[in-house]
Amino acid sequence: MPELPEVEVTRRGIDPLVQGARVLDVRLGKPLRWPLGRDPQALRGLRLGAVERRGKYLWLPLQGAPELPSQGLLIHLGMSGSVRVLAQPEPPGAHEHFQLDTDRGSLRLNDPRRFGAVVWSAALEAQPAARLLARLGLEPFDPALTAARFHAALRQRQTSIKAVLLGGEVVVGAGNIYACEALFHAGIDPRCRAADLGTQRAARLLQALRQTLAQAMAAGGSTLRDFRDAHGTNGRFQQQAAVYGREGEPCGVCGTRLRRIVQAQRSSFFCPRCQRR
DNA sequence: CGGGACGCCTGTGAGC
DNA sequence: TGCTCACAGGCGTCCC
Repeated sequence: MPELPEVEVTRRGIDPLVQGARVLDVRLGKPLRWPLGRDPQALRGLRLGAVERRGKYLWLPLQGAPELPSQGLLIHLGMSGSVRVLAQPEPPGAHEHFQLDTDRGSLRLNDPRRFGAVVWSAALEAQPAARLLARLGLEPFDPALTAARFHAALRQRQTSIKAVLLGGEVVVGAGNIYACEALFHAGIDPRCRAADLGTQRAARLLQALRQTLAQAMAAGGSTLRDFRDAHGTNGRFQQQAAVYGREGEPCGVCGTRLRRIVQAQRSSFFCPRCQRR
């Protein structure tokens, strides 16, 4: 579920309440994808810093332990995770598997499928966080990601452009929804080999990706089922999706019936007329 | 090494 | 109505 826009919407939502808060208690529910990696009680008394994001990961710095000045929690929302800030105490639901109680309110992770994770790390650059982040590509809005650099990276890849976008080793942030949408807006068939894209089409794809992600963030992300922002509100981007989940519907540009194919066990939605190989 | 399939886990909706 | 099955936003690991 949560792709970069949803994670960034979450980051912005929780940051004002989290930043500067002191941890009073940590509560764990059912196991997530990976263990926390530390006695949760050891986090008591530490102070939370400004929330950061890397790809689809959130990083909550924890300050106050002199021997570990840069430690923190790396959070991934998996397929069905969302993080909420609780203004008032609420009884935990069935899928709430991590809760951080602070002097300014509680932070709670809801994740029915439990593909998400909360991992303690000595630093963002230290294990175990570094290992999880090691293969990530550039941030989509990083100015260092020029059209030329993007094109050069694509030329190295022999697989489909859709798989490259999903892989996140060239550029992070796109999951299935936004990869489909960006390819539609760039007029590129998802089956097109990444290495075959020319300079112009690569530049157009990068621009389409940025625009798609920016519009999704402005709409509060996409809520297909589970995603909620820090205050429990649904995203609205799914209503403006041009192709995702619209198999059989007419293309909004040319009227051709939109198609769905499967690539790497994932659905790809596209317009067979507007998107060329 | 790159590329692709698998599996983690639960919920939902379609079809019978 | 109730059951079974396919499928769902991610990604680390394994195998070829």
